[in-house]
Amino acid sequence: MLEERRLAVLQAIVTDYVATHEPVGSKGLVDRHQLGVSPATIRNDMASLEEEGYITAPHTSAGRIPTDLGYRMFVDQISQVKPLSVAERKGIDRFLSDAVDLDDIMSRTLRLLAQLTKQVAVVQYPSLSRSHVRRIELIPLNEHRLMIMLIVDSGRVEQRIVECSVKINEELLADLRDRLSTAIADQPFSSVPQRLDDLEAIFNVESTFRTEHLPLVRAVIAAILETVTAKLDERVMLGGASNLARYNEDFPMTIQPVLEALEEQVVLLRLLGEVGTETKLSVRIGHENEVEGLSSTSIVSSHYAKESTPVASLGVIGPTNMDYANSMSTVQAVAQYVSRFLSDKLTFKPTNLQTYKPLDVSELHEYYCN
Amino acid sequence: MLEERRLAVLQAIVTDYVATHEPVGSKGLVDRHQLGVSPATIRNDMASLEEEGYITAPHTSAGRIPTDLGYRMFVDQISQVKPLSVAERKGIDRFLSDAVDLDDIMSRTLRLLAQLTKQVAVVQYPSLSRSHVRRIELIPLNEHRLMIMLIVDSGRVEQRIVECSVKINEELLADLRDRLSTAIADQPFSSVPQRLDDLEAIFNVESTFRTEHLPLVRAVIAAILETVTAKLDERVMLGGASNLARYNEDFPMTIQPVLEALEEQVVLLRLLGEVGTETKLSVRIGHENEVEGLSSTSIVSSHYAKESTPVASLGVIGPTNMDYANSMSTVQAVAQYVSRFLSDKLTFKPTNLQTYKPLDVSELHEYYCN
DNA sequence: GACTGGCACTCCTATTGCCAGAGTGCTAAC
DNA sequence: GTTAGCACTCTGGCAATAGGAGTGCCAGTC
Repeated sequence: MLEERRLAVLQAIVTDYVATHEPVGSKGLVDRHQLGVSPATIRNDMASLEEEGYITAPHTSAGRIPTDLGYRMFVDQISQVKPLSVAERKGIDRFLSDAVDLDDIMSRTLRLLAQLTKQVAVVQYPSLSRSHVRRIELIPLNEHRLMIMLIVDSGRVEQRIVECSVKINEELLADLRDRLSTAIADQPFSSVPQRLDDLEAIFNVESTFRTEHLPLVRAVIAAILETVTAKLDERVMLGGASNLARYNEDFPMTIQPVLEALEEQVVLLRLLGEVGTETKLSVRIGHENEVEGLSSTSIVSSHYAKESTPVASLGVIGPTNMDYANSMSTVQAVAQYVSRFLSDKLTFKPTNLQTYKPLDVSELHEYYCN
Repeated sequence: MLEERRLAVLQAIVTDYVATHEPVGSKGLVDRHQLGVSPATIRNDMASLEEEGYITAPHTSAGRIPTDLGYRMFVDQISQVKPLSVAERKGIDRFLSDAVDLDDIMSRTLRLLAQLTKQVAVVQYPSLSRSHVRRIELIPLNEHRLMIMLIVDSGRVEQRIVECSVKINEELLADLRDRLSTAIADQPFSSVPQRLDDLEAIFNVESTFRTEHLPLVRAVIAAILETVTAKLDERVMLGGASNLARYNEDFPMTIQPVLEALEEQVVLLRLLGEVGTETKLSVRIGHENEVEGLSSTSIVSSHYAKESTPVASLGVIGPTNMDYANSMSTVQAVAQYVSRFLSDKLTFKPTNLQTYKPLDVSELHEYYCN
């Protein structure tokens, strides 16, 4: 009874504050909400709530505003996210399904999130570490330079340019490509380093390649390894930064540190990455994210998946006094649609392609000579 | 004599205002600069300058600030850009030369510009319309879906997913790929639509492909066409937005429209694109760029080239009272280094690969008939 | 004719003092 | 446990004031 009303008061305070961005007092509360008690009673409740750390008063005679803890309580309470309207879902679906490739869907998702929530949107590309290589191409650029392309089942395409002193030989490349493909295609990324190591060892033992070609072979393997591991090439996109400016009034003069923090890809990745793998929707409020400069912002994020395996995250970032209900349901819905799109339209099934079957060099020769 | 000093006064005003961001008065001017005359004389000069529209007074008894016209005069005066120090050039060179692919160099350039000028940086990817296709790959994803990859000599890689009702046949794809390559590889992008049209016509007349495969062939050609023309797939990157926030004081409360305008890729492209092709370094000041919302910003931009052919632009955007001298020399230097990098390291020379030897259309006929 | 010093004038900015309003905490009563 | 009343506190806005910075103009000088 008592507990219950105090909770209602907290919810009312959060709701009002999010709507008006001004401290809310006892009188206004009973006016706008059907609480069935007088302002004085509310004042008592507010005193308790303040003592417990859920709300705070900016100064003696202003109303109260929620603390991070208050928002947390509020968010936990609405964890059963209200679904979007049919029209909204339809709009999302239509907008996303026009995408023609991974870049396209990522940028569309970004714009969608920013527009629907009126906040800053963040979208992470499907993580390499949870993907499989589907295809390797080695493309000669000129005599001493070639481009490696890794095509990943999530739709990502990683390129990298390699230089080597040895003169590049087209047949050699084709051969090498096929051997690499055989070794790592359709394998999880995590196992790629080991497999490449093994492959190189085999080359050494069996003298697969002529000695003068070895530097080239090694350079290629090293470059792939670097792309796969050292670089840990996670990509993040940021959009809707202009939405931050609207909240000028709330952050007192401090958009800059926020923008700065957001421009640090590493920081963003950490924020998105910190989501536990089990729970899909995550909300971190104010000081809950320890990143300096983002202590007055909240982050609503969610994994998205490809065929039920989570591959990366997306979300929105806004002031702590944002509309959590709306942000949460939007992020969740968008994540669902992105997941569906990835699974339905961007599948790179390991079809039994002849090219992946190991060829011997003689066949290759014919292939490229007619 | 008279003219000369007035010019010196204008330069002094611009310099001081850029440094302090506060209206500058006659007394301060003679204090800080060796003008050799008294404040009263300066006042007369300032009155003339104001009459001619180079400076203006925010209110009766503040100092003067330059108008857009004043900045223009100032900029034209320093058109012989002062070179960067050796250390600076060295730093740029080292930072850029570590790049491993086009994406990498673009993002490094972006960060470099933002850091060196402390402004918002904009970098445009090499334009497709001034490039050549170097290679085409058709990669089957599953039975009814394939990915087209266009590898362009500027280092860009364009992907696109195509669906078709016909079951995808690996041999067919290889054949189609070779025919497409022959037709459009190493040709300027502008000629690609015509060549694809011709190719399709030949296919139709000569029944190169079996009837049931035609939908697939047509879909692929249409998709390439779309990528090349309709989409006009220009890409722009924006960075260093936090630098805008520092100028809070100057833009009275109006960072938002600027941010919004900058998020419109179309707008950015128009701004960068408007640079005449002859002159390398371009400065547009305040109202000179007609984009709504950017009327109190200036844009310093430059082409960058690949093997002496300009392929795209890069630049910085800041408040009209920015440090023009520094921005101009930095933009120019960075553009030079990017050009050099593109020409030296990202060359996709048309190596004499048998499969990709360019043919002209008349030859095509013979070629496909044996 | 170009430059200078002086003076009156204008307008902004910062400071101060004041008042009304909003909101609270406390106490006594229901 | 709830309510009404009351004294108290703090902010935000408004007006009035003083100070300062800078200008324009005029008369005088080289």
